Amino acid sequence: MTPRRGSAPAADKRRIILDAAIRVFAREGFHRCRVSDIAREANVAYGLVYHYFRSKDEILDTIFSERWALLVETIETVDKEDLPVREKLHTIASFIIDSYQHDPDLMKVIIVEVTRAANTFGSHHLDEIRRAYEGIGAIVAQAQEEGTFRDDISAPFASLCFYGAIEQLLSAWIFEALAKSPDDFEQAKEMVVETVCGGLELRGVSSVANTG
Amino acid sequence: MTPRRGSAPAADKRRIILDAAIRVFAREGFHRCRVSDIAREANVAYGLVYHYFRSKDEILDTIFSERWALLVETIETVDKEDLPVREKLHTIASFIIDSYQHDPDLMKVIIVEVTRAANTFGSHHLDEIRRAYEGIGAIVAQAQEEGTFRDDISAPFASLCFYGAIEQLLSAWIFEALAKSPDDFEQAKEMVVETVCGGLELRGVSSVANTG
Amino acid sequence: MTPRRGSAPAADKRRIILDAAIRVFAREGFHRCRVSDIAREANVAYGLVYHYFRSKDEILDTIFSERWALLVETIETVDKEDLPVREKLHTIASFIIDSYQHDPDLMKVIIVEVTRAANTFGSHHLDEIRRAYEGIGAIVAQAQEEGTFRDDISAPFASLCFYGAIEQLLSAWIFEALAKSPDDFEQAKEMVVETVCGGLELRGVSSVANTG
Amino acid sequence: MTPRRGSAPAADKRRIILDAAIRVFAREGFHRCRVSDIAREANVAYGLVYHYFRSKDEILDTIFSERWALLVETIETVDKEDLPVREKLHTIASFIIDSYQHDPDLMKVIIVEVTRAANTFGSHHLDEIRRAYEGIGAIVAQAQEEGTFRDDISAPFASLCFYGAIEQLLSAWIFEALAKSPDDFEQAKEMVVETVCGGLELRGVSSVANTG
DNA sequence: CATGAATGAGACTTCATTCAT
DNA sequence: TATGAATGAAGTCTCATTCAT
Repeated sequence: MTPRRGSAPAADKRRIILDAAIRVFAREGFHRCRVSDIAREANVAYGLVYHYFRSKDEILDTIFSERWALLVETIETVDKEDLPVREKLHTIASFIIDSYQHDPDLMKVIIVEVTRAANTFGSHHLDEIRRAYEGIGAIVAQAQEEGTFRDDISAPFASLCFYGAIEQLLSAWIFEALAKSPDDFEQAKEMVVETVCGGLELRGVSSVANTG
Repeated sequence: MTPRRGSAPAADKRRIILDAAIRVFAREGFHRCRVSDIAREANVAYGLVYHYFRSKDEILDTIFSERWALLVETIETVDKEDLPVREKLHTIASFIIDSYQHDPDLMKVIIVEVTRAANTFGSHHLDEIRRAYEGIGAIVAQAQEEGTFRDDISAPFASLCFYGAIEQLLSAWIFEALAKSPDDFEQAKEMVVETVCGGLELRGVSSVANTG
Repeated sequence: MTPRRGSAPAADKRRIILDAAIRVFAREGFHRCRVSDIAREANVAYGLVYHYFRSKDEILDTIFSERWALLVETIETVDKEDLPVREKLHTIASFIIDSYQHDPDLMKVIIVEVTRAANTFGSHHLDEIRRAYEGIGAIVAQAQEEGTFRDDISAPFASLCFYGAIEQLLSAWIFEALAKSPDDFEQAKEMVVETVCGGLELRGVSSVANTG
Repeated sequence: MTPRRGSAPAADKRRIILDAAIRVFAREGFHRCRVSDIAREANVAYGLVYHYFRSKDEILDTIFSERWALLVETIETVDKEDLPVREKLHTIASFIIDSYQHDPDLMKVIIVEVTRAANTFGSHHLDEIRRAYEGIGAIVAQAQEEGTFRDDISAPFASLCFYGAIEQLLSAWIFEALAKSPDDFEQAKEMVVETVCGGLELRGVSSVANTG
């Protein structure tokens, strides 16, 4: 269940290069690093990178698409299941936050270099990114139909808020580069769901419960 | 009250260059554009850019800091006022969204090239960015003390969610490059506040009310 | 008698610029410094430099020619006088070394940026430089005719050695940037003349005398 | 024994670039020439220059250090040998003058762009330059101890005169760009040694002798 | 005389990509 | 597959010089 970037059999040079690229992109940023940095990090010859990938761009594209597909899959799977909406959203938040926990470099690259890079890679992957939003939106819409969620806030908008909150959270972790305990991650999942679903204001009868 | 980037007297070349840079950065992205693009857009000689700015980086730094200071000021001012928390948050959301409405290029640059660029400019402006978060956090914390907001969701976290939701919203607008009506912007403000404060779940008595 | 660069009446901006240029060229080198450095050092407006000089090159040309003319004059004057050859050479060595003592910056610029810059300014002033060599050569030639100097070492060659020894000495001072006492300068004059005239080898009857 | 810059096997591009740089630096001067001039002269692509050298500066540094090390080695070797001081100095003069004879471009670059460039490269190589002076100084000092040389002229000073005379000689050749016959070079060696050791003044008994 | 903003050619350096082995 | 030398386009920054006031 834990999302994890596949660790390759020692001889799969393509995988080795990809993993090295993740580390290098995370450490130095896509624009700052050179292809030779990737080769060195991967301990392969310079030219081999171009044997497996047409260009530097293609490496990042591959890294993103590989992982993002899993997120979309998770969202679409959860959408079909018969679960309370809070649990569905919790599963999605879990997937993203667990991904960060298990491979922060990968998530850093995905968020910083693609998802948030409207001028460059973001626009190349717009359709993929949109699919994730739409999946979340569908979950919200269904909850609205079922009468669980209010319908005066549009589903696409709610989807943006939900995903935006998570991404901002990860973003803060990335920026600050703080080490976090497993508990921090669990709490974060709860809190995102709780904030967006339950809201920050007090209610007459609190539905806030066992979020430990 | 409407936030607007100062339109310069015709002879202030520094301002002209800055405004041209905003357009160029927004259109082509900081990394893709060349300094000569800025000079051409500003109708000035190449060298003049370097007469006023030490480097291409400094131009972006200036653009960001100039505008971000206004946001921080707005947040800190609103923090001191005696208003319901919803109205405070609404003012902040308004400031950001109005900024986008009046000068989408400027906000695009700020968000895409700085705020979300953890590897490059984001980290240079971490302190400034943090000040905004902390200001919002202070507003939330006060509401918690007053008993208006629940206190099982930490103020810093709530701050991230709130700001993250807005930024994601703008981000979507930026990505999709959709024209929006004035009404869309007003609705967006309400919805952000409503989502984060009121939550998506239905309540016995809806508190959606006087946010105009 | 002491050679000294004329200190100008406060209002002679041209002189002020020239003196500032000497300091800047000495400190940073001709190629490394900018015209604006000269203007700042002189406390005058940027453009004024170009009011008095056609180009940066012309400033250095002026500095050099002004001073070098004095050296040539000294050499040619001394050549005509009726003095022992050692005293003539001593006067020349004195002129150069005193020049350095009184205005090291000026001599540094002349030597480093012109006299030794075969690829750039040196070649522009070849005739002036040659005139100095020839003057010294004439003094040597006369001593050869008079039977004071041996004639198996050609006068032009001897001239090179003599001037080369002095320049190398100044060069060492310039490179090492050591502070020297007045005595050091006096000794240096004696030693140059002594080495070139008397030679390093011991003679049956030493003619070396009171060189303290 | 003749000092000669190594002519490379056709495929050693690094050597080819270095040799091309020597020609270009000699012809146009370090500051005037562009890196592209070097590349063109070497018949290699622009970028290859930077494949082998970090910067234009590093090329000159390499050229200098490579050659200067040989001079220092020669001086230090000769210092240890059991020879009359005149022969030692003759060997050193020979090395330098032969170097010029066999590769005038190389020596021009070394002298004009490094050894005499107190403001730029000279200061980067001060230690190397000093080692040469000190080596010569040691030879002089030993002759003083042995009673061959007078000791009222300090060894370091004598060293400066000796090296200065040679450099000035080469400098004149460089400036005037005259073609010289092999005999001229041989004579020059004798004369430098003779001037500095024997002096210009006539002696009762000439010691000019077996320096052939 | 004096000012300093404006100009724009030019140079270094970087680095993605190709290619011969 | 694997290597790393070779290529060359592109971009930033510098700075001497000009010019309008």
